[in-house]
Amino acid sequence: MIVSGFKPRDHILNRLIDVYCKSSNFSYAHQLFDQIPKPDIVARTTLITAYSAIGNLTLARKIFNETPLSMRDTVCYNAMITGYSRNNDGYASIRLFCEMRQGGFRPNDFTYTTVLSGVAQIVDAEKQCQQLHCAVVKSGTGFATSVWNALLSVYVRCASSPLVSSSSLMGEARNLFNEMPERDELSWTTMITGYIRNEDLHAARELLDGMDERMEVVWNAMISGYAHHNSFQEALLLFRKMRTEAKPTVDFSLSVNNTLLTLYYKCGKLDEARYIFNNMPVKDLVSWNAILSGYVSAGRIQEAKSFFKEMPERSILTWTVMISGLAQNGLGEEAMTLFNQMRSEGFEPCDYAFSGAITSCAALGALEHGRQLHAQLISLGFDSSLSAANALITMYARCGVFKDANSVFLTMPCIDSVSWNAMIAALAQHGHGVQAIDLFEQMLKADILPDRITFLIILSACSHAGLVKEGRHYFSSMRVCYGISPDEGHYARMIDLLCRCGEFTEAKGLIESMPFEPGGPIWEALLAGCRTHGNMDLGIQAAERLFELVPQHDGTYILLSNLYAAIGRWDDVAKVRKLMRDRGVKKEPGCSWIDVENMVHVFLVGDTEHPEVQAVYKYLEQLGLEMRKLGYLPDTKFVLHDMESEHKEYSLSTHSEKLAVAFGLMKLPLGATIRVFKNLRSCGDCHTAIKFMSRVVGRDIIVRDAKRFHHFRNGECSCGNYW
DNA sequence: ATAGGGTTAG
Repeated sequence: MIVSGFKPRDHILNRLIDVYCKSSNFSYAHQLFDQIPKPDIVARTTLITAYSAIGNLTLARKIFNETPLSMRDTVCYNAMITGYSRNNDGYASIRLFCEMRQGGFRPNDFTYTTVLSGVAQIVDAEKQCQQLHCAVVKSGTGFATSVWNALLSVYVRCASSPLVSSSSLMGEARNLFNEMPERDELSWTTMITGYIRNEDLHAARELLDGMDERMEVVWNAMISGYAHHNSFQEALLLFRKMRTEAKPTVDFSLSVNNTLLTLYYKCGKLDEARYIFNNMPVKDLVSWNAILSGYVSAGRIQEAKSFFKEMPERSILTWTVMISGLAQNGLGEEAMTLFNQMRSEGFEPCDYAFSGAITSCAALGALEHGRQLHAQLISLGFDSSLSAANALITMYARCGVFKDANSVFLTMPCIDSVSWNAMIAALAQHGHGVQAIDLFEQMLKADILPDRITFLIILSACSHAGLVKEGRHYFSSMRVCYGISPDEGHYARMIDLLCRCGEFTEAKGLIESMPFEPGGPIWEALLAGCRTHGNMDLGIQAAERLFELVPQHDGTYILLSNLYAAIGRWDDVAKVRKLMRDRGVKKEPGCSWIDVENMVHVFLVGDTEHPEVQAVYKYLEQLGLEMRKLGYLPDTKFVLHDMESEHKEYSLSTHSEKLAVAFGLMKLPLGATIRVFKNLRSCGDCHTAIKFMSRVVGRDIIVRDAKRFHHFRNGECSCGNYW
C-alpha cells in the first residue's frame, strides 16, 4: 500500500547514500546520487560531509552549489563550513558564514563552533574574532555555553600567537569571560590556562581565588601551570588545598569529561587523564579514542597496544591512531599488519589511515609497497589529501627517490608548513644543505610561517653544510622574528654546528647562556664535536656529564671508556668496564649498533696490546663476533668490520657516504648478504646508502632481514611483495 | 545529516 505523494524508493535511495559514505564507498555514493531524480537535503549534506572529510572540497562545493537556495538549511551550511575549517581554509569558512547570514539563514551553536575553529588558523584572526564576537552578542542569548567557550578559546589562542600583540587580547578575552551568560568548568580552565600561557601566573591565581565553586579541574589547570613554570612549592600547596576543598571531577557530563581527557593528555598529564577515564560513570568511543591517542602520543606504545585490544568497539579513527602510533615508534611491520587487518575487518581506510601505512613504508624503506599505496590513494580519490601527500613526500625522500618526493610536492592542490618542512628535510637528508636553505627562503617568501620543526631542520642543514654564519643568523631569528624560543633540540643542533667548525668557546658560552639545565642531547652534541676535533679534555667533561645523566644508555659506557682509552687513562677505562659488567650491559643484535662501532674506535686510538683492549676483544668474541679491521678512511676514522666471515654477513651503520666508500674499498664477495639491524632509526637512510653503493660498486646487492629481500641494482631497489 | 577523538615534518 502506497500513500499518495510518498515515494518509498526515493526515500530509500537517499538513505543509501549515507550507507555508502559510512563504508567509504564514495564513488558508489556519487553514482547513486546522480541517479536519484530529486536528492533530498539530507543526502546532499551527507555527501558534502563525506567529501569534506576526505579533503575533496571541489566536489563538496559542487554539490553545495547545485543545491537550490529554497532547499538549503542551516545544517547544510554547517557541513560546508566545517569542510573549510577542517581543511585549514579559515577565510573560505568565514566567507560562507557571511553568505549564509546574508541569505537569511540563522546560524546555530554548531555554526559558531565550527567557524571559530577555522578562524584560529588565520593571520587576522584577531579582527575576525571580534566580528564573530559581535555576531554572537547580537544574535541574542540563546547560545550554548560551548559557543562562548569556543569564542573564548580563540581569543586565548590568538593571544599566545607570536603574530599579534597579546596584552590587549587577554583583556578582550577577560571582558568576554565576564559578559558570558554562564560559565562552566571549561570556561574557567580556558581563561586560567590562557593567563598561564601568557606567563601571567598572578592573574591566573587571582581568577582562581575569585571562584565561587571550587572545581577540581580548574585547580588542576593552575597546578599544572605552576609546575610548568617550575613553581613546585606553590603547586604543592595548592594541591594540598585542593584535596580538602575542591569538588571532584568524576561527576561531570560525558562531553565535558571527554574534553578534559583530551586537555590532560595534551599537556602531558596522561596518568591524570587515565584516572578520570577510570572513574567516568559513562564512557563512549570518543573517551576510549582520547586515551588511546594519549598513550600513542606519549610514545607508551606497549600500553597503547593492550588498551587497543581491550576496546569494546573501534572506529576508523581508532585504527588510524594505532597504525600511525606503531609506525612512528619503529614498528613498521606491525603497523602494516594492522592496516591489513583493518581492511579485512571491513573498514575502508580513510586518508589518515593511509598516511600511517605510508609512514611505516618510509620506516621500513619499502619503496615498492609505498608506490602501491600511492596508486591506491589515487584510485580512491584521496590524492588531494594533505596528510597523505605529506606522508608520501617523506616516504619517497626516505627511500631515496627525491624526484618522486618533489613531484608530489609540486602537484599538491594545497600545501602547508608540514609539506614545506618535509621537502626541506628531504633536501637536507640528501646532503643538499644549501638547497635546503634556498627552499626555506622560498617558504618565507610564500608567507608560510616556519615553526619549531622547521628550525630544527634548518639548523641541521647548516650543520651538515658547515654554514656557521647562516646557522647563527637563523638561530637568533627564530625568537626575534617568529617568537619561537629555542628548545633543547635547537640548542643541541646549534652546539653541534659550532663544534663541527671548532668553535668550542662559543659552544661553551652558549651552553652557559641556556635558560635551562643542559641535558643529554646537549652533551652528546658537544661530545661528538670533541671527538672529530680530538678535543679530549672537553670531550671527557661532556662524556662524564652524559654518563651521570643517562647511565641507562649502553652507548654512554662505551663512549666514555673509549675517550679514556684515547688519552691512556686505563684505570678509568677499567672502572667503566666494571660498571658496565655489573649492570649487565650486553651486546646483542637488538642493541645499538653504534656501541660496537665505538668499541672498535678504541683499537684505533689506543694501544691494542693493552690488557683492557684485549678484554674488549674477548668481550666481543664472546658474542660471536670475530672482529677484523678491514680498512678505514684516515680522515674520518671510519671503520667497517665484517661479521663471521663464513656467514658472509656484513653490518651497516647509518653513515651513508662513509659507508658507501668503505664498501667500495672492501670488495664485497659475490652473494654476500647484508644484515640490516632492526633498531636502526631510519632504515630508509640505509637504503639510500646501499643504492648508492650498488651504483658505485657496479654489482647487485641483496639485503635480507627476517621477512623479506630487497634487491639493489644500479642505484635502484626492488622488493618482494610480502603483504 | 552538522561538533567532540585523529594525520603528515626532526
